[in-house]
Amino acid sequence: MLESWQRTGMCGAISEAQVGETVTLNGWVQRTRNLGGVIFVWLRDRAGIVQAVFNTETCDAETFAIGEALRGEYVVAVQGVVSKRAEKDINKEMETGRVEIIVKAAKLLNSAVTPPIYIDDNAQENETVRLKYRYLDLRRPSMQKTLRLRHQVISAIHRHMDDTGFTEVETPILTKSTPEGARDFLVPSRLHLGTFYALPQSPQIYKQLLMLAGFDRYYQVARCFRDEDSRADRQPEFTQVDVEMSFVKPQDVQTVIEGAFARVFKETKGIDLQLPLPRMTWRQAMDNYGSDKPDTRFGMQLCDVTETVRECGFSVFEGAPSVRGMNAKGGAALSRKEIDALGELAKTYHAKGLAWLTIDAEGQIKGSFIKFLKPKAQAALLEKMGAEPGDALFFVADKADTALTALGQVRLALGRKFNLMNPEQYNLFWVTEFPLLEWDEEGGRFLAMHHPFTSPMDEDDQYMETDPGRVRAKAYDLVLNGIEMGSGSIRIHDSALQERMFRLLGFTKEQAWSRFGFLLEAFQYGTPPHGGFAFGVDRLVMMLTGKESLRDVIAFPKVQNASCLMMATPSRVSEDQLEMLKIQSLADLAEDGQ
RNA sequence: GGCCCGGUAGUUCAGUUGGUUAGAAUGCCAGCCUGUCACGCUGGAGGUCGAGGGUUCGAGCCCCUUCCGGGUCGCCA
Repeated sequence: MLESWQRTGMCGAISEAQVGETVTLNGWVQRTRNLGGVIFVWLRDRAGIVQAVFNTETCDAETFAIGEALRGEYVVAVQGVVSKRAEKDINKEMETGRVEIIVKAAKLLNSAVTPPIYIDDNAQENETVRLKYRYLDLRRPSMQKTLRLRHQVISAIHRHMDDTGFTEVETPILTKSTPEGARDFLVPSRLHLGTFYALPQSPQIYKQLLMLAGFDRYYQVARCFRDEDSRADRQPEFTQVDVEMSFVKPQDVQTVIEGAFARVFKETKGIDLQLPLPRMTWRQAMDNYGSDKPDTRFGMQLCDVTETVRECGFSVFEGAPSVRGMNAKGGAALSRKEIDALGELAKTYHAKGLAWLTIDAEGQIKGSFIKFLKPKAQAALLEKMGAEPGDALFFVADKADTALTALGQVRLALGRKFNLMNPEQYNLFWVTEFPLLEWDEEGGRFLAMHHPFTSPMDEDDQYMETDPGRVRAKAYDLVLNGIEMGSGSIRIHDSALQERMFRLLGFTKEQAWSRFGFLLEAFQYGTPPHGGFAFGVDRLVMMLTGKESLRDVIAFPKVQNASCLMMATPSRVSEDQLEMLKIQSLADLAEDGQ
């Protein structure tokens, strides 16, 4: 069909150097301006936009008629001469604005119905409409650019892993349901009625088996699935770079991952990351920032004032297990309404309240609990927190973790309010020495913070039985500007240690074998010490492009309730399909009165 | 599952205390126009006010239910 209309170059790449050349271009009509005897047509392809001119004086009537009939998003081929625009006609906003194509001939390759959205980065369509017509939305230059960048990120990772001796191995999508963790997506088996495959939440088990199998250095750009509620930064299916290595300590894994990130940042942003990346222990992160994934682009660190307020006169503080404070520099400018809103925010993170003090420019102090506070305690508090006129001090009294988390969220809210996060700055660093276990109030037992195969730190082995909550793990997260990019750990390869771990988690040997038997059996056959890491590609691209939602960096994303607006998935299937799988249809269930 | 915000023309939105025929911009269609670049001018078409129920003489507006989209807590080893 194209024949002689095959393009000779890209619309967006036409340059002044080509003036005088005859070119053929293929593309979509971005916009037309018909002035009567002359028609300006913006022609768009993935490289950009160039102006084509249909003029009764420079083309025949038949060609001009084609120009007259063009509408938005029509697909067209034009043949013409690249021509320099007159000085007064130059469009400085346009990459190709110094030239235009004087059309000699044109061919309509396809027409289009009026699109529901205008293909332009400045268009402000509702995301629902954009997602329903995603194939049109993807024509927008910013989407093209984002998916191109995504490709470059993955390409850089592949090359880094290849250069450092890793082998990519594909693992099954149809796999086994895991007893712990997020909800699985299930796939019914036709050949084994009543049984189900599960889509992988991660290739965790497989990659450990690959270490057992002697691959030594494995990685995979793996699709993962979790049947949980979505968020701006959480999709039910996502892509992660999954890595596992044998005979390594945490630093060895971190070095490989850092190298991949450095390559990505260099190639996509021209940024040189300083390696090795900084490290911060989990305890430091929690105590100073109230988060295990702190945004360190601004200060306002938290401090422990539990002892300072021990006998301060304010009974809420005196009776609390822990009191944490934060000095919001310049926060005295906050209105009472804004302070109350911060209090509400703190409450959503289970703080009972947010106590505050402000010090105005004259040094006068106001606050929610000032009337209870003994003068001596007030002075001690101000000194401890380095308070100066113009500052606001915030406090949460509660269990340490609750107080820290709530205050950490208040810190982030203030950081946003005062524009303290520089979007051009990338603070990438490791958070290390995570606790091995976390106490589950509801279940009244310890749960593995990472997963049950995570190795404790050697120096904490002694507390495994006596003080399990104190045991730190060889687990590490990579954090970028307050977002968790990924996490990893050194795994347990010693069966005696693994049994102690299961005991801590409250599993009998029988329970452990019934849940993880497959892996435990395999581990008997000479398991090398091993560890690994996994990080989210979607989140990384989101950070690199400054987008606020994963939906903006995934070609065909799902919305909050895990449906796809474009394909209208999930969807009903035919009764025949259900019958084949012996799955009762909803209609049958209704008949049965359920 | 809880809480918060939203849903009016193809699109982005306005719509007063509940009051006659629901508006604007843009897009779309037609006509005019030879240097536009958000072209301009003239005219036109375009609405299940998300859906259902209720209150009322009267509902886009008030009440109830429900659906859809977003944010968030829970959840996400």
